[in-house]
Amino acid sequence: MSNEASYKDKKVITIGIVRELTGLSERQIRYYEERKLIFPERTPGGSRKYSFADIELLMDIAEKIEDGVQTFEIRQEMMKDKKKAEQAKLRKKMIQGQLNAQFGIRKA
Amino acid sequence: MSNEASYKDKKVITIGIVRELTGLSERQIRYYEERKLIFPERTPGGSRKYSFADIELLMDIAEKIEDGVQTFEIRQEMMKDKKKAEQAKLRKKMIQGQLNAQFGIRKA
DNA sequence: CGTGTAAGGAATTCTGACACG
DNA sequence: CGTGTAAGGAATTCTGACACG
Repeated sequence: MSNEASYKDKKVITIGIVRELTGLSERQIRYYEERKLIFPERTPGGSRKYSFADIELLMDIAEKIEDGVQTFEIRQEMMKDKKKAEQAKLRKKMIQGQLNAQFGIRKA
Repeated sequence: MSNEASYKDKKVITIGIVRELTGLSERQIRYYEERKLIFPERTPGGSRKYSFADIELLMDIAEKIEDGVQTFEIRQEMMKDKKKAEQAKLRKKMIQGQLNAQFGIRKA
């Protein structure tokens, strides 16, 4: 419950491999970053590093762009989704708090 | 049952990242390949590509080397393990065949 | 707006070899 | 045997800019 995403989210893939895996051009991949849709990490030397999750995200982005959606709209959607996910997490945490209050601490 | 290893086994990581993740030198990583302990793929340009599974394997190898085990011994162990895994798979397949023979084809 | 491209430079990776022990 | 290193070259990546539309 804290490790299963260890491979999917680790930023270890350079842009050339991402290009092969997604079929996008490096220009496109960098542009989506410029538009705040994707957030690669960097090596000490400055090379971008992506995760498998980033690759899937890039393919979603590319599909939307093909459908005529503009980058700022995609960003808005993503922020909305992110907010929803955070709220869901919060709700879950509150329910857990209720349970702990009523039935005692089960975690330790 | 055919996709959960999709991230772990995909060869997408360049040697510099592997160096960071394992703490090994590039010299060591390339040497273990020369000794047939590890089998990276290549980009069209010739750069090595490793998987997360390779990284874990490299760390196992490094540990054994520290313990004084020689590369050819490690290779022998690996071949033995590989053979065992294949036999286990075979047994599984034969049992499945027995089941199918007795209770009919359930797969389709 | 989203993408292609040429430009120049820097970081990355490659191989084969010498060294040590 | 396993590893470090300097050498020279090739592949990879980076940024900022011009172009088109």
